[in-house]
Amino acid sequence: MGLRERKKARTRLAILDAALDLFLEQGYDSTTVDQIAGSVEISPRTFFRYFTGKDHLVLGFHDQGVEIMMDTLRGRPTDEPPFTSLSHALRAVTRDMEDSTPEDAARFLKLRRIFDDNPRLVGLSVAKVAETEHALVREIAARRGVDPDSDRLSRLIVAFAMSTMRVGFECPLHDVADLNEIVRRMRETIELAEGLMRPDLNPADWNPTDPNTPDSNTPDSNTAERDTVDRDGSHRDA
Amino acid sequence: MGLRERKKARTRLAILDAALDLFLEQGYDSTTVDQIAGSVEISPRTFFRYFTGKDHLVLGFHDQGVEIMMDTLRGRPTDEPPFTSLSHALRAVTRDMEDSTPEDAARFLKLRRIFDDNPRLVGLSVAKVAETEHALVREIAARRGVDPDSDRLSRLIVAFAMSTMRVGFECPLHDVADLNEIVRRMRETIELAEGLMRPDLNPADWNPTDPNTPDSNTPDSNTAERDTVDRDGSHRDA
DNA sequence: TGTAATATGTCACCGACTGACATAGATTAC
DNA sequence: GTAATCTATGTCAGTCGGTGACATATTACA
Repeated sequence: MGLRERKKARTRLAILDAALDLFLEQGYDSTTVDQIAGSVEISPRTFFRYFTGKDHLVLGFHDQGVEIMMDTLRGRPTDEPPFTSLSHALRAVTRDMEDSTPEDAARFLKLRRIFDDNPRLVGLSVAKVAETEHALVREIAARRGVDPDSDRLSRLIVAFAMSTMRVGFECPLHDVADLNEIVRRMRETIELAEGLMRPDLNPADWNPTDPNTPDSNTPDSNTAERDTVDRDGSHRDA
Repeated sequence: MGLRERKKARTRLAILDAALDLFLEQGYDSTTVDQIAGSVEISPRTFFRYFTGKDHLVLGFHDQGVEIMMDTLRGRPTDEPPFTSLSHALRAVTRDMEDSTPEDAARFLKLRRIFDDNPRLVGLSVAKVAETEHALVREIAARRGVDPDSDRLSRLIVAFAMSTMRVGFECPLHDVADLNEIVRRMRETIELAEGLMRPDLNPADWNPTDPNTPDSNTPDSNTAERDTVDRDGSHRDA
């Protein structure tokens, strides 16, 4: 990696850290791009060459998450119920959080506190999620052998999974400075979501136009499999 | 209603209609507030006294929807499973759409086409949903007798319900100019979502810390009840 | 060292949005 | 009907986020 690349990476992080600190000190809305640029001795114009906008500073983490989910998804067996695959993908994200460097962990905690102070950011966050969701829908639809554009079941399942992640993230904490607690909460939320879904239902062979079909599903050994899945939080599958 | 009120209502609708038409003609982003204001002979400053911003024009419908959902929710029996209550609330919104005046129906169809052309608006829409969601969470949590802030199950269920609505709204149509088809799609999506959830599970008596509890639930007569619920789309309960 | 690639800064600009103030119109009291 | 009041609107100036264009400084490579 050349000098150029390294310097770029360094200033990028400098901007990010300066911004997060400013957001914590004086709030997201009250902090201007000029301030951020000024505090890292950078022209405001340059700021926009590193980040597409102020939101990018605070929403950038999400791209990484989706990437991890996509990788995990591709590694899961095709005959697995879609929501189970997505649960694994979500857990992979939490594992990545655990394995992050101390610097990234600190950034994440700051981010979390910033989100707490600015509910509007949660909205922005889900907006970004909704726009990125399509990649996941395509993947899920492909596994189920259906058309990603017209199939609503795939969209629903993905939307549920992403909602789960959001609820897990924004849920109130006792100690906001503990990354492990955040991770634990997220995993609990994922389990909660799994508990809400029909465990015996593989939507691949469910025909919504005929309401009787799902009832014929047998609550077979899937339950046992789900239990083992629930407990292997430390297992890597990506 | 005095002359003042009437005039205000009239200009408000004039602004809205002019804006929707402009959005359709030249796109949402390419349309400026000055243009909208100009086309209704209004000062740009006045525009912002009627609408909080450009998004308000396109996201305003949502407030009405949440209001209907809240009213419906309050009319549902307390012992009903939360997602069932929310399904009814969602259906109430679709019924309201059906019963809307021809003018409102036309506006809604325009809106739908605008959303199709500008995927970013879908993001903005869910952002607004996420910010409004809290009222619904509080209602659901109150019915379940739990703390709205700490209880994740209530949040999850509400998030799922709102996701359902979004998926139903944005799903591709054969005829974008037919409000009935949109309504039909939404109801199908609601049914789909209901099929994804455990029908026999009332989360009120499910303890997530003990994974064995939900398995002990019996798939009893609830299933039958759900079927009748699925078909009374034309029944008013608000 | 010289040259091409690229990162940065400067400047001018647009569009969304807001506060302050003046004015024109509608409402009410008398 | 007129005066006094309330409020809706317009004007103006200004802030902030964001972008294109162009010049310049820095790095990479031969």
